[in-house]
Amino acid sequence: MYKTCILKILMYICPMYSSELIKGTLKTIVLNLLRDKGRMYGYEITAKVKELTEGKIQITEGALYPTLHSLEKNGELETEKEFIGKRVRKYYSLTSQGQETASQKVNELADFMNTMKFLLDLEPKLGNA
Amino acid sequence: MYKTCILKILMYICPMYSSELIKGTLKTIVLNLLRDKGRMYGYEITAKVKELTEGKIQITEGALYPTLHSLEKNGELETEKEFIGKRVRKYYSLTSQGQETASQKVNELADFMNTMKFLLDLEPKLGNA
DNA sequence: TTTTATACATAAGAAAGTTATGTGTTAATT
DNA sequence: AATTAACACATAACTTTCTTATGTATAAAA
Repeated sequence: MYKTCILKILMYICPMYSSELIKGTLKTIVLNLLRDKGRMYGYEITAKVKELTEGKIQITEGALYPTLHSLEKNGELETEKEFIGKRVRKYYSLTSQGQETASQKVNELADFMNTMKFLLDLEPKLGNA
Repeated sequence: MYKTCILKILMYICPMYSSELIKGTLKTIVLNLLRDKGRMYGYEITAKVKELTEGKIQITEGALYPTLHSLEKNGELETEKEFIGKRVRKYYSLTSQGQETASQKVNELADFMNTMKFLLDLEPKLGNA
């Protein structure tokens, strides 16, 4: 199979961010999307993120599903199953706790990105006066 | 000892970013600082980052030193030892390869942050037209 | 009919941190 | 004078969080 080779070519044409960068932002991305869309199922989340970022951020299923499960276990998300024909879909939505966490996480990330921009000299000044 | 308690109070007064966020940006921070300052030693790097970010980003030594060693091993950094009295300092500076890597990493992070801002609806539009 | 897309799940391994510990010097405090 | 804090390095055990690989199964397309 030429899968490996094809993937390399694709990566050259359509570069993705190195995975370290995505680490730590996954929960925030998921919570924010769910806040925006109301309810989504796992596969839909991966597709939406890929679409919105033009393929630059691709959430793998091995990363997404454990994250969803842990968020649910932690009381941030609740689920309902739906059958499309014989195929199961698991829809996730935010609990009220999840709403709060989503806001917190997004604010923290926004703040962090401002700090990073300042630290990396990407902005002339830290507009703080 | 009241260390734990004091730390909690400090965290409340002066909040730090959750560690997941810092993960993946450490190399970029270090490379960019060294590009800016020419040469620095480890302890100085932690102090400078803390100062520039008003305590919001605090690089631990357990994270920094392994990172410096791996960057050196990888040919991005070179070192010279200096003695201040009887105390050793290890100064790090970028190799020419390190210069290139620094630029790449900073560009990638800047790009990533733009994408994230768009994804999290923090900007009205992705100015792309 | 075989591949691709949809849709879930989990397990082994790697990466990159945290936390804890260790060594030793120098300055400040009590 | 003695102890604590700051300086300055290093490493090792552990945790978290992802990647990669694998597994199951349905539906649509080639």
